[in-house]
Amino acid sequence: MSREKEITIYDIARQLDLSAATVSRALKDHPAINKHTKKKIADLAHKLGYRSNNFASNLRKQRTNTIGVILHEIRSQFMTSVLAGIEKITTEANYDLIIAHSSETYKKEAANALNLFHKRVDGVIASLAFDTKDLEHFEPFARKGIPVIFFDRVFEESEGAKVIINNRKAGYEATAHLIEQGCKRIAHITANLKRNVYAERLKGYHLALTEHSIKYNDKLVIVDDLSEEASIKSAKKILAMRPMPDGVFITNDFCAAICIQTWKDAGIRIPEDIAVVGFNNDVISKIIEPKLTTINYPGIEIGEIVARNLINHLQGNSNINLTNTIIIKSELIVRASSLKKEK
Amino acid sequence: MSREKEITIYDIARQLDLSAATVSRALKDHPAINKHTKKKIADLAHKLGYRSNNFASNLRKQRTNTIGVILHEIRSQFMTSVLAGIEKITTEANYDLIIAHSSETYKKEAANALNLFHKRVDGVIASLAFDTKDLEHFEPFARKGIPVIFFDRVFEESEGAKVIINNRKAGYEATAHLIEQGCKRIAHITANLKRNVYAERLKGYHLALTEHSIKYNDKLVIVDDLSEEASIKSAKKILAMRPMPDGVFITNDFCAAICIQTWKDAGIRIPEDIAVVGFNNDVISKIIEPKLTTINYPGIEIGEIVARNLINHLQGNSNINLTNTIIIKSELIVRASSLKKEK
DNA sequence: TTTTAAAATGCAACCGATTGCATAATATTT
DNA sequence: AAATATTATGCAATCGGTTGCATTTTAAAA
Repeated sequence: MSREKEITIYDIARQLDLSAATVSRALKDHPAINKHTKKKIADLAHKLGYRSNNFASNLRKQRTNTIGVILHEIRSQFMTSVLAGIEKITTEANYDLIIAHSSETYKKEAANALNLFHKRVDGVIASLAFDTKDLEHFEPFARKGIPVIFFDRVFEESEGAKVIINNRKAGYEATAHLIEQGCKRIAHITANLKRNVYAERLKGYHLALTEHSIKYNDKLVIVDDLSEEASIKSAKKILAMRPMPDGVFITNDFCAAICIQTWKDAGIRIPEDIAVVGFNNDVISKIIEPKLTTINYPGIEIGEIVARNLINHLQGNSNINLTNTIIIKSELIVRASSLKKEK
Repeated sequence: MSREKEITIYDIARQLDLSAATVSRALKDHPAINKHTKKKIADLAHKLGYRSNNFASNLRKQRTNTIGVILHEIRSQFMTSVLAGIEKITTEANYDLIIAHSSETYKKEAANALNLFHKRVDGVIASLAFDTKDLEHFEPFARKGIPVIFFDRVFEESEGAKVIINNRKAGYEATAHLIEQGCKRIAHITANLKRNVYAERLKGYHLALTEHSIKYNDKLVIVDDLSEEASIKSAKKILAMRPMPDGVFITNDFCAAICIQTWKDAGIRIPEDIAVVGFNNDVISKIIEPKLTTINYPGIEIGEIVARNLINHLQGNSNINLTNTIIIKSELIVRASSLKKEK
C-alpha cells in the first residue's frame, strides 16, 4: 500500500526549468508553445507517470464536462439501449456520465436531481418516474442555466426540450392492425395514464376503434404497473372477461410475454383465440412462442439524438431552448402473435 | 441563460462575520462548532442556495469518493442486477459510481482502466472482457495502492481479490441433473474457454460425465460466442449431430432460449427429444415455453458483496489484500425444460 | 477574583491547473 | 545595426474548501 507521490505540472516544470504555465499549455497542445518544448514535456510527463488532476482543472474552469442521466428504471432492454446511445455520443465528445435511476419513484428522482445539481453536471438527460407530477425539482438547473432534456417519459405540454416517439400514432397502428386481422373485441393492457406514453397510446387505441366503428369500452382497458405479478393479474382479468377479447394491445413486450405465457397455460391459443400486439421490440419479442408483433421503439437512436442535442447546446452549436419536441420514427413489426388471417 | 453567481463559504462567512473555516466545519457538522452558529450558517446557506464545490473539496482532500466499475457488457439481466447491487451499497456509503463497459474487448477494457485511473477513482470493480489475457492494465492502480476487486469473469489464479460462484460445481450439478433425467448423450454449448467461468463449467460437465461412467466426447462441446447468430448456429450444429444429443447444458439462458426456439421450429420436442439446462436464471428462463431449468446466479448479491468489500477496505474496516476469493452460493433451479421423467 | 480547563473560532497555507497580461527571446525588415 | 514583428515563455492571481495549529472566548475550579 505504498502510494507513490503524485506528479504535478510543477514537478515537470522544475525538472525542465520551465514554468508551470508552459507545462500546462504544452500538455493541452496550445499553439503558443514550441514544438520541441512540447515534445520534451510530453516525454517527461509520460516517464514520470503524470496524470492530470481533473479537480484542479474543473475548479479553475468552472465546468465539469459531465452529464447527468436520470432514468426511471434501468433493467429493460430499451433503457440499456438508450444508455448505449447516450454513451456513444458523450464519449466521443469527451463528456463523462453520471447515471442515476429513480426506480419509478418521484422521491428518488428528486433526490437524484439534487445530487446531480450538487455534482455540477453541465447538463441533464431525464426520463420521468411513474408518479412524478411536476418538474419543480428541475428548477435549480433552470435557474443556473443548466440545460435539461427529457425523453420517453415526459410532460408533453411542458416548456423544455424533449425527444419522444409519436405514441398516439403507434397505439393507433397497433390497434388498427388487430382490427385488420379481424379482431372485434380488443382489450388494452397499460400502465399509469398520467404518463404521457401510456396516455397517448390509449388515445391511439381509442381513435383506431372509433374510426373503425367499434365502440370504445373502458372495461376492456386494464391499468396496472408492468411487473411480473401485475402482468399475471392482468392476464387473468382478460381470461375472466365474458365474452373474452379476441385481441389485446399490450403496452410493453415483457408484460405481453408473461400474459401470453399465462394464457397458453390456460389453454388459450395465440393468435387464434387472442391476437396480441406488444410494444418496444424487446429481444424477448423474438424469442417467445409465437413471436410477438410489436412496435419498434429504437432505443439507441433515441439515446444518440438526446445526447447529440444536449452536447450541441453545451458547445454552443445550437440552442436547446429553441427546440421543443423532437419526434422519432417508430413502426409496427408484424410477427406471428397477431396473424389471424394468414394462418 | 442568466447564470446566477455561485455562493461559496466565503460569501456565507462574510455575511455572518465569521471565518470560512468555521463555515466549512459547520456545514460538515464538526463537533467543535457551536450548535447555534451551525444553525445560523445552515439557514443562510440554504437561503442563498449554497452548494458545496466537490472539486475544491476533492482537490484538497485528495480523494474522490468515486468508485469505477468496468463491465464486460451491460445489456444482460445478470449485469444490471449486479449493478443494482453495487449501486445500492455504494449509494448508502455515499460513493459515486463511474460505469464503463468494454463490450468484450481487451482494448476497450484497457482504455477504460486508464480513464478511471486518470479520473482518480478511489477503487475499482471489474469483470474481464472476452479476450483479456493479462492484468497489466490494472498495474497503475496497484502501484498507487488503489484497490481493485474482480467478479464473475476473473483470473482465478491471480493474486487480487475476487468474488465468484463455484462454476465447476454448478456445471457439475447441471450435467448430473440431465443424467438423472435419463440423458445418455449430453452436449454442452459454451463460450471462450480462456474465461474462468466457461472453463470451470466445462470441467464440471466433464466430471459429472466421468463420475457417471459416460465417456467424454469433445465433439459434443460447442464453443462460440453467445450472440443471437452464434446461438442459432450452435443449435443447428446440434440438430446435425448423428445420433442427436438427448440433453444439452447451455452456459447462458439467452442462448438457451434461442436454441430451444430453433429446435422447436425444427420439430424437436423439449424436453422429450432434448432436455435443456441453461445458466443465470435470467427472467427469460421463466417466460419461454417450456420454462427453462437453469442455475441461479444471484446478481444482486454478488454486486452487494463486491461493493461492500471494497468500501470496507476503503474505510479501513478490513483489508482486501488479505482476501483472495469469495465464493457465492448458486443452485440448480429445475423447471420443465429438463424434466423427462416426471412427464 | 484569579487560575485553569474547555469550547469556539480564526489564521493561513495548502491542493494543482488555468489564463490574461507582461516580458523575453528570436526572426524579419529597414 | 537598429527598429519592428513574431514567437515563446513566465508571473501571479484565481477557483473554493480543508485542516493543523494558534488564539480567543466562555465556563468551571480554586
